[in-house]
Amino acid sequence: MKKLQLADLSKKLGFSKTLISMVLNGKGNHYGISKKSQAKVRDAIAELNYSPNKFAKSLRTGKSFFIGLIVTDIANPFYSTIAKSIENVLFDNDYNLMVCSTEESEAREKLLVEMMVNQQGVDGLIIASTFKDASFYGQAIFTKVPMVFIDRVVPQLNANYVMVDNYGASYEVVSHLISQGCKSIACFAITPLYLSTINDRIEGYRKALAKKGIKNNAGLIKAIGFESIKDDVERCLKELITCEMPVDGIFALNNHIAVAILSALRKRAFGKLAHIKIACFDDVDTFDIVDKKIISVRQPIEEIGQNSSTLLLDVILGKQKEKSKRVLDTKLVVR
Amino acid sequence: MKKLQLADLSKKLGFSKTLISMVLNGKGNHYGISKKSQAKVRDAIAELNYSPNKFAKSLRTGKSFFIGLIVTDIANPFYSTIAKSIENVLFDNDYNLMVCSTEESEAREKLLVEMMVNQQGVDGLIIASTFKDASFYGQAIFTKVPMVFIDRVVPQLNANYVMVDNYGASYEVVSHLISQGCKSIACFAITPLYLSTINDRIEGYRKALAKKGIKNNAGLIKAIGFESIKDDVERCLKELITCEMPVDGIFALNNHIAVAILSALRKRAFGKLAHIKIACFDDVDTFDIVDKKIISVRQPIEEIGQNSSTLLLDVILGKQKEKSKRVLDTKLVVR
DNA sequence: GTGAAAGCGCTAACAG
DNA sequence: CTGTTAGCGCTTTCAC
Repeated sequence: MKKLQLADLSKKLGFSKTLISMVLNGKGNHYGISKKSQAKVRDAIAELNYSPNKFAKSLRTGKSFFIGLIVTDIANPFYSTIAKSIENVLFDNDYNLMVCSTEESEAREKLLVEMMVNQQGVDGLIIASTFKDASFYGQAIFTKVPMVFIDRVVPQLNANYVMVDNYGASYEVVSHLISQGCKSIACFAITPLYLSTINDRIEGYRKALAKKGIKNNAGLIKAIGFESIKDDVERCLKELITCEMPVDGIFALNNHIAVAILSALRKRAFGKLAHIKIACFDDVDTFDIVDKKIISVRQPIEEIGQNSSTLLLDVILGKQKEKSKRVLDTKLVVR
Repeated sequence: MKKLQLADLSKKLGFSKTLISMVLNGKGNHYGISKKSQAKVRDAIAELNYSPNKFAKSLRTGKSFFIGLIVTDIANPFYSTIAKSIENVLFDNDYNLMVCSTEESEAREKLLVEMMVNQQGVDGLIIASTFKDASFYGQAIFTKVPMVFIDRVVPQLNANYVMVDNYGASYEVVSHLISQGCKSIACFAITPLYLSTINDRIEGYRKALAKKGIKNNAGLIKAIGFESIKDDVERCLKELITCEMPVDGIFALNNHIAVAILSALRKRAFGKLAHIKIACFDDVDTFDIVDKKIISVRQPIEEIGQNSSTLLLDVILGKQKEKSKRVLDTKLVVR
């Protein structure tokens, strides 16, 4: 069974390919094709279940109806949930989604972006970038295809952004810890530390401490490796135990770190830390079923997906000309 | 900056488009093109950073180098982890991934498959199908494009499969519950109940009870709605409390259900069930940080992704002619 | 060893 | 209102 194509339809219906193509693309009225002819064409298409060859169409129009999504790790629930809500928006608009993970590597991100733009010809790109500066996105590639950056800011890059106020939310949650009586709060940050999200969260943490006159002990900020979360968390917890100043609170800069802390605290070795208070940037279901009362910052994940994809489509359709920066609200979750 | 194309290269190098195309596609030796010319072409390509237009190429060859992945819900960690491992395999083989979620709807699955095959022209498809029979996949569409089914069997459909032994693993984990002293075990199944995975898990549960001579009380098998897990779990737990026969174990047929149970058990209303034993099909990190010692079945998620994608590529490349059914090993996790 | 030329199936000027 | 026609950029047969 060979695939039906325009020429076949043309023969069968006695209309030219042009006419059929016009109707197909919803331009029937625009070109003033009679209602009768339009109906005839539409019926035939429905009956014969015809669908145009996408390659030919893309070759001709230069549009692929594909959107690329590039994130650190699609297996991370934060990103996969964003992916899902993007997918839903795109589906309704007849676009498709192509997803790739960078594993927090600038080199791989570069490869992926170039692949998607130069080879796959995506019509637009949504990116949670790992880049520490604008060296790459400042180049020609940036102008070839509409892009929306999510979650993280690429320093110096004037672009479309959809994100949350990492600084403000951190300030709020750490202030809450302090109001709960914490006098000495550690901060467990995920690497790479240069990410705007991490930077801002650390700044919020610092500011909250300073505001309350708590001496900002730089030694309490710990770097947790992206690839070695569990080990690093345990090592840092040990350091906290042996350090002179007793710590009574920890601010985990993402969900993986908080989970690793909870896991470690179950070991006898960390008994001393049993009553420590824990706050976390990101909120996950797990926090609802553990005894520890985690204080968390909930990001509007669905909205990030929706906003970024509708914004991108607007840019593609030319509805949105200037660069847009949307900052969405977070929610403090106290248990 | 217009995109570089074959004709430009041809002019610059003084070679015909034919020759360049041949070298590009690794057929230089096959066509007996001199080493010198080949080197020249390759150097130019690298230097000018040329990459062929994918639409034109696909139009000409009929291949898209896209693989479609269709799952119930890409936000479910089980599927997103599979997606990631598939993505890695495909990346190494210069294929790309297109992901869609069906939301457990047969209609949407049909739509997605047809869209991917007829409109997007994917070269292959990996599917965790929601279909309860072979009515759809038995049709013409099935022969158009290579497909590999994962996780679930489509009844009556002779196809490529990569999955685990749901029956055996359930039998094992329920037997373990019994050996731990459970005398009356409930089973919380996720809908739709007709899914092969669910069916097989229930069968394994039944068989384990029967083998140990435990009377199989059909009333202990509860259906939990895919869309209303939390509510349904609470309702069913209440039923268990008020039922005459005291229940001392629950077998949750997926991770979401187990988490919902853990969540409910934290409420005072369910105090009576505090010492109930819980087993779960699927293993998640959360189980490591809750007090309850969950017994679980761990599926080889990465392997499912790897096996399905390599199998699919083999089918596409013609290396694998007969239908293949791979059953991977699960692991009983006792805490 | 290399090149000319014929399409792949579609869209959109342009012409009537 | 409808049809003719010229490509989009690539691959591949065939000819030299």
